[in-house]
Amino acid sequence: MDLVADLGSSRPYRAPGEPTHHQPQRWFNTADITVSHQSNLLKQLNQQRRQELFCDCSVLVEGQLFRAHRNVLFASSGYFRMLLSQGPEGLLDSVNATFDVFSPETFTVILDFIYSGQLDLSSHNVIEVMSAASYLQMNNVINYCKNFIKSSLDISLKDEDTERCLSLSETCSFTSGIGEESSEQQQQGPCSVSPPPALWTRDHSRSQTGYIGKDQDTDASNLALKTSPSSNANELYAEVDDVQDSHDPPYTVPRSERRRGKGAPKRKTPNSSSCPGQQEDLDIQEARAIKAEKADELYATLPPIMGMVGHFNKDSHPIMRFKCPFCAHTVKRKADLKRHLRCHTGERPFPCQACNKRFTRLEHLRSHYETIHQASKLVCRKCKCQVTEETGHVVCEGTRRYRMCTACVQEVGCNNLPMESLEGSNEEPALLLGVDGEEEGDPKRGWMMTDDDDLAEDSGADLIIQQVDDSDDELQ
DNA sequence: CTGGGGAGGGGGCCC
DNA sequence: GGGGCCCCCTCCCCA
Repeated sequence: MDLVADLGSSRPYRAPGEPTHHQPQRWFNTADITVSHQSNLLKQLNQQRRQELFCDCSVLVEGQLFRAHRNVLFASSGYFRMLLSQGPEGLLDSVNATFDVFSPETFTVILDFIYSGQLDLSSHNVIEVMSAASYLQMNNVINYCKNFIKSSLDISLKDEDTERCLSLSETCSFTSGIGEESSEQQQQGPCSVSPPPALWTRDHSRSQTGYIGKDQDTDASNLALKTSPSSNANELYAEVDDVQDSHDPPYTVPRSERRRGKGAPKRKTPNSSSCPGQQEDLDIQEARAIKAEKADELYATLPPIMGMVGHFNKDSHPIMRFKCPFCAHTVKRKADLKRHLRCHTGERPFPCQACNKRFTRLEHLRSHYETIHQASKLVCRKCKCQVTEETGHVVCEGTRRYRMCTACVQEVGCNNLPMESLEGSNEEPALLLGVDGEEEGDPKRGWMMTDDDDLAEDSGADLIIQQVDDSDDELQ
């Protein structure tokens, strides 16, 4: 009997004793056998689970007990694989897992998927299912969820319709192909949703830790990861920015795409906008409000705890790490996860008051401001020599500022560099004052701007040399 | 074409 | 938990 050897082959299989000709209608395809067999096997296992036959594993989810088969869980979930293979010896005899990080309903969806290949996703449960799948390290489920979300958001049509509905679509069901369940390599799955043609999320490929793609993510997966639910907020940022002005590109596109090329047209500043009508301002504010709302909604839908047992310490106690629901990255601290999540959500809460550029972290904003707008480096821009606060003349180029030594200033020639009168030149109203001209209450935040601020982008305007008393410019 | 430097972004970890 | 520092990496510009 060479049935086994023939499995997987697409050519028709002829049973032993079968006439070799004249009865073609009795030939059948081994692929059909495989599918049928797997389907029956899965059905049998599912039946056994429902009847609690041969169940050797108990899973407690928020007090609700689920019975299942250890080998099935092992084959389906990286988490259970780790639990079964790395746990203390005693665990192997009687498996009991307890979860409080997702609901019984969510685990029901997961378990049903494991035993049936049917993933019952809806707009209400997709985030939690994805988070649970992430926790349980079920990459195929994660991918189905991502595809579900992507298809719901229709993000590939980013530029086509800014009025499109951002809400997730109605309930639908993703079906796993039989036999794909245990395949970690299964990234796209049988669902019909295809990834968008263009990526517009931030480039993670240069992440030094390489957390994406380490254990589970192929390139295709990376694409999906980057366009996971966070895309919602991400897109909102991009949308608003597109509306806002062309000079400030979406914060979520790869920098390679954002950077101005040599021959690229000069950016438009908000002030020089061709039609900065009042209605447009209102639209921008409205879009911002929607953006904030949607981002809040996104965060609100995230489960409160996204933890995972990374490994066991020498006392066989699990070490808790926080796992990003959107990628394979784990961190020790929840605060670090929160910070990390910004790279998925596109959230940039720290805008530069001087140039409107936004940053994910305060320290990046500070660094940017000090480098670009404050000329904090005591180095001559031209000859790279060290200068002091006395010898280093500050050159203003739009909102950019840098220092030049006396020699270089003379070499360039003051006539070529519009010079601001030293008297009263120390102040930098646009940078240190609020938009309404009032001084910021918190000098620490003096270089930050609110979302309502509408300051000119660095326009590369006239160069200005000024003697600056840095003590006045100190931010903190 | 290539290497250096600037700028930005992200992770780990300390306070 | 937030702020901040350090380090590293990547991208881009420019000589």
